[in-house]
Amino acid sequence: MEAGQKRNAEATAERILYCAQEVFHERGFEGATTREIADRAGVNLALITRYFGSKLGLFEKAVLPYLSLERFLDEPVDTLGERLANTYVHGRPMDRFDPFVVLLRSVSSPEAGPLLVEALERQAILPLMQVLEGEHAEARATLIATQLAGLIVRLRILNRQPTSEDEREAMRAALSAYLSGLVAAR
Amino acid sequence: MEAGQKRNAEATAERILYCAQEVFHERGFEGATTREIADRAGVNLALITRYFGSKLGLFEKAVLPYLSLERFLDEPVDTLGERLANTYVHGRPMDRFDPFVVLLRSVSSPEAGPLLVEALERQAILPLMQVLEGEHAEARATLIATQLAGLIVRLRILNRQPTSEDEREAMRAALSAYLSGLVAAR
DNA sequence: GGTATAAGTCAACAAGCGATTACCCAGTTA
DNA sequence: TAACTGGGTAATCGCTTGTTGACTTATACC
Repeated sequence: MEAGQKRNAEATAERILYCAQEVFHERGFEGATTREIADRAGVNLALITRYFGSKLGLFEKAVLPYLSLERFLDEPVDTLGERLANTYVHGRPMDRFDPFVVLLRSVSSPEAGPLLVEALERQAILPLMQVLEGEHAEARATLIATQLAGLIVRLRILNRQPTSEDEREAMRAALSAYLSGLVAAR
Repeated sequence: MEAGQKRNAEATAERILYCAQEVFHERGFEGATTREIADRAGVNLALITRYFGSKLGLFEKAVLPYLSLERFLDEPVDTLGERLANTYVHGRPMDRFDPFVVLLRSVSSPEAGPLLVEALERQAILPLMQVLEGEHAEARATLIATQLAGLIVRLRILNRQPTSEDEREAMRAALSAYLSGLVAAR
């Protein structure tokens, strides 16, 4: 605890959550250590257990609620493909905390994996399916989600960016056409 | 060492490699333990260090050489899209050892990650780019690779299969059209 | 101002990890 | 048969991890 700081359990828990998001983002569930989270939050290690029960409990509060496509699905569906393409190819990466990066970095953990799968399905895939009208909504939603997942792996986790703006724009255009086609198909 | 077994360093190293592939496939680089590999191979723990120097050395021999798309790229390119779609949507999963599953499960490891990125680029992405003639080969290769990566995550790692054969076939058809379009584009 | 209680600290635990060391033994060679 | 050598083993080291329980300190209330 820093000198001059008033004691405030709520603010402390908030700081732990905030830093946990960063560390989980950088290292995934297994790679993250409670010590690093506590250090970064300037907080005693034991407070994590006290406030969140366990590392997994902290993970649930810090990551699971954000696995959603909400911000894409509440605008008109006919521009969905373009918006997704723009965001994931052009858009600034969410450097501090991208819940989908955490997902892909934690998916093989025996503890966190099942929780992630369940949350992803309920908060992202099903809502996406529901806005896709017409036939084979499941297949189309799956292709949209998997194309985006693969792009996140390459652009954000492997950190392999296109070698030129020309290539990047070609990628964005092809992706936008593909996703829009999947969104519009009946 | 099992009774009645002749001593044979080469065969022992081979058995370690074989079991290492399984364990790395199931748990990724960090999740795998040298003890489990040794146990499964029926071999003393110390032999891993002796034969491969370290866990990372074992990983290099067991996984890196197989990160290639060779078997897809040496047949005529005009059927590439269809073959990739068939393999990854319909095809039997490679249950025992799929190097791309290992890749996606190990990519965030500070030790194994960089090796994987380098090997993937050299053995899979670049060769793929080279068979794609015409403009924007890099962008097209990236989209092909990332769509496949995402599908592997969903079908093989999250193990979420389509709910019906109808959906699966729709997925395969849409994917085949997409990939073939990316392969053929000039 | 004294005190109850919430907030925060400290030191340690048990378990699991990769790696190492000193040792044993089977099979070949002399 | 005696010595050598390469293959295999057992025990353990040093370290990191998540978690715990007993302890201290600050703050709000009477």
